Amino acid sequence: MLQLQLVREHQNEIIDALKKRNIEAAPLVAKVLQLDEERRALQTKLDATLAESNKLSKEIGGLFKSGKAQEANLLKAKTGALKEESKLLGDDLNNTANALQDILYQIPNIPHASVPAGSTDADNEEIFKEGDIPVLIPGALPHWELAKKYDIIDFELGVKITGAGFPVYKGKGARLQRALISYFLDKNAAAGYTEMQVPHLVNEASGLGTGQLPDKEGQMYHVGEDDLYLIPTAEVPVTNLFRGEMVDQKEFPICYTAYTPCFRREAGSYGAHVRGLNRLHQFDKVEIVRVEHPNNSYQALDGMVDHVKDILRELQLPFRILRLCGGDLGFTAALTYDFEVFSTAQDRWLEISSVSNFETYQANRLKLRFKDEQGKSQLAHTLNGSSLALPRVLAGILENYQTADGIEIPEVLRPYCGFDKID
RNA sequence: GGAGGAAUGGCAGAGUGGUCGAAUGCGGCAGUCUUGAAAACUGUUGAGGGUCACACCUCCGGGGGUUCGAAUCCCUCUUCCUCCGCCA
Repeated sequence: MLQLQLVREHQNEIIDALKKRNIEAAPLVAKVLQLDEERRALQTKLDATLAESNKLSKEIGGLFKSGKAQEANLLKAKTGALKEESKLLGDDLNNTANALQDILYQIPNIPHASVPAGSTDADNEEIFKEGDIPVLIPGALPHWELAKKYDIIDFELGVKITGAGFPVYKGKGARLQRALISYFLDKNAAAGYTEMQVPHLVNEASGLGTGQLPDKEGQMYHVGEDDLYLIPTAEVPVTNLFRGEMVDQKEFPICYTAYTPCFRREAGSYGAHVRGLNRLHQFDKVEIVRVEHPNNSYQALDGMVDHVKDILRELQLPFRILRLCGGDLGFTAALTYDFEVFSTAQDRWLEISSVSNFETYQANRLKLRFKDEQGKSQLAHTLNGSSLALPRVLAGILENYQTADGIEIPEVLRPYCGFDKID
């Protein structure tokens, strides 16, 4: 959520910047300013009424003490009217404040200056590319065929147990997946991220804190009976650890990592691009989350990008980094870098990580603050990134490492797997 | 599941109807002392709204109520703690 003060002071810059998202924000911003003005007018009125009533109450107290009960009772009659008035004003104020918040919830984060204009993923800007695209054996297979051939992932079995998008990993497939999780967590820990285990269901306040709610309810599985949501990413529980917190700026940088399964309803997806592991309702992911001083957050973002790069280098997967254009940028992010691995057998790039700086957008909802040098409380910056999402990394490994007599395991994963080939 | 107790500022912890936005301690900040640091001492220090700045208003877990007046009394919800029972 944007800070109200920012909207008040920089409305034109905001409207301009949001054009990069292809959003005509002028009506929303105008509405915000109008409601804000109404709110302040009501607040002033209410404050005056309450001040008057407070003053009378004090007088009454004094009169009772000095035994002038009659005079006191006269004043009492006055306060009744004030009370009624303040009740009405309070209701109006609440309604206006709620309406204002509803509008603010509809305005996405302001894109960073470096975000390119554009409307679809075709407009994303490739800023880095590394790794050789392997030449595959004749008759190379996509991962869903390989999964069947080596009996390591069973999609039909998942359909029986749950439904489409819930695969069952078997034998070496399961082991490879667990190896990846351990490897990612170890890499993150070595880079200074503290490992956390967090709940996989969150309450409504957490969903609001990181921006999944309101509006994107449909993306999350909801457990109606207990009013809880299955997490779509560890970002939600991990970032919400800081909801309502006042952190000491000496604690910066705050770096956490967590492995969780992720649950996404992904309504409306279909077609060849969602085959196999490409798009699932349940998948595993190791996430990194940082809370930073505003002065350092972009440096931190670069550090996170370098960290993910490092992992992909070790896995020896060809990858590229995209700077997302305004149209493809997530609602709450100011700047996002997507990592994509080239899947040779599918002949396409697969998104395997997304690293973002949210600046104060999440922190404003979370009320995540720190005390600056002057002792004033300030909103912190939050960042997160996948490090990494499992299924497409798995797909990339299976497809790029296939040979005539089996799938090689990347060197770095062998100690974790306990085997060096799937055959 | 049963029976009790509790929720106050960054933290700990007083406060049972007006003089309480709230004692005290710790922490933070500024200063004195010191070559520097620590210790000690002095001052300062809750959050949000509002204002050019003041004034002023709101906030003592959430919501509602009683009262001229609520951190304080009542109802309700949530959470935590203790004891008992059950249990991976």
